[in-house]
Amino acid sequence: MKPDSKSRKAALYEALKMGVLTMQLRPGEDLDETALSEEFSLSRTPLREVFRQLAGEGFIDLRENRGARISEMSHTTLRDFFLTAPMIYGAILRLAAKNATRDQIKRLKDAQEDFRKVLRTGSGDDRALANNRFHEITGEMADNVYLTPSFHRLLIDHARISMTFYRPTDNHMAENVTEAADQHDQIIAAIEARDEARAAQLADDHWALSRDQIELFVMPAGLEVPLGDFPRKTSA
Amino acid sequence: MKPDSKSRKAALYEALKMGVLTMQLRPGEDLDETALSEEFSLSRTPLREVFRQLAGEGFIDLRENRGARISEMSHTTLRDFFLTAPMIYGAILRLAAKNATRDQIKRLKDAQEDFRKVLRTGSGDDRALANNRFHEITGEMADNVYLTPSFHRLLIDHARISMTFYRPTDNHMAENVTEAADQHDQIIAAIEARDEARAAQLADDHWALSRDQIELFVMPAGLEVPLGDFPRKTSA
DNA sequence: GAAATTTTCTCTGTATACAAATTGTATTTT
DNA sequence: AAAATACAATTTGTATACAGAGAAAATTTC
Repeated sequence: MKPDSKSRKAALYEALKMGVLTMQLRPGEDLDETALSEEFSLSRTPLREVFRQLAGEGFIDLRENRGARISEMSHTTLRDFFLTAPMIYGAILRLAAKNATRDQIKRLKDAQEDFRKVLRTGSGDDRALANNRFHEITGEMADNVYLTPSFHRLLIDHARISMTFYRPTDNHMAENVTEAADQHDQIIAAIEARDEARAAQLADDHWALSRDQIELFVMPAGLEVPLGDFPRKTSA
Repeated sequence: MKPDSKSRKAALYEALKMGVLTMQLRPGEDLDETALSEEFSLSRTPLREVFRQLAGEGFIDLRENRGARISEMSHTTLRDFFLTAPMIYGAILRLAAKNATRDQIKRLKDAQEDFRKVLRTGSGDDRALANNRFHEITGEMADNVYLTPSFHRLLIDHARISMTFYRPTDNHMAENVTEAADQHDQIIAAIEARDEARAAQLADDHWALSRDQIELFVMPAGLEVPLGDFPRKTSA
């Protein structure tokens, strides 16, 4: 245990990051400088530096003279996300297959093992975080400064979207998650085989699955309407 | 003239940004907190906040206990840049054609007018900055939080690469710049016509031109190979 | 004289105190 | 009573002072 300022600052950084990814800190929520500085035994100076960094990485928004807020999820978020993610993630996995080092592949396998373990034993938060770590490593493998910032921004909302649209009670969804884990294995295999085209293809598949999961949420169960038409709203 | 702290902070931010883009601040160069805080009449507290923000945007690198440096341009920069830029910029222009507002189109035209003016009268720095502003606006038009961070990172190095590989004395290069300005006009036209496919195509063309310019620099003058074929690399 | 260790100095990181701005509340005015 | 204004309280932004880490210089040791 090292309660020195360096680790306290790092702890704050990590805690906020985790809080955002798991939606424990909700989009739009205000951050109280004083409260946080007391909680982490830090003065406001280093705290504000952490805020600025998190803002640069897309976790929070900073408004002049008006404090910090968790990054918003607007009504365009989902659309923009699924419009952009396949392209970026395809490129990331392509480059990962090209550039991954032995050590990185080992760490990716470890992350995947951890992900599978968490699927059985862990909470929803743990699942989202383990999945996030897996993808973080693929981003590291790609090793391209121009793709990394957008990829990180995507991973933030990927975690948050998953947290929003996942119901562990739903059978279909549980199956989807198992399939996602299988896809992770295939991704590892493609990277290890340096098969760029396959890696890019798997990126597409992975997002398609994610989209399916959300559609399950938006259109649940079907309700088994007995006879005749079930009237639908014509104006939203 | 408002020498209040708010504008001083903004001035520091702008000055550093411009310095990086024009290469007046060289990659790898150290930044002296004390010197800068005196120059801009700011204490180190807000100055360090600006540092962290600039680091988040990719202008500078922050090293623990070791001060700030201008972002490096490594030997992989050029390769990574031309690998990534066409994809990102293609997507940006596609979305720009889709989403641009009347007002944004007007501002893009103004920026282009300014760019052409600067081509005639301005310095190399002015040229790079005017070009940067033009592209910044296209990024704004695209209005996609997931693409923007990478696009901005690309624009930083685009400016720096241009500053590095441009020689105003070289006739071919001067022609290339004129052609770039023509392409800007075509980009505006495509956006205004909402022609997404054409906009994406123009993005490719724009980078192809940029690549040509650099090849002119790396392989100067052509050497007038007298007979037979000039061998070109087969694997790239 | 060269290497290693200690000491000094410079620069980075943090805390506290203060100034400015924003928000909420109370009072006044119509 | 509703609107507007003035005032108070909370919160954000900045400056300065101090503590700690790294780098450089000087001394010691072999």
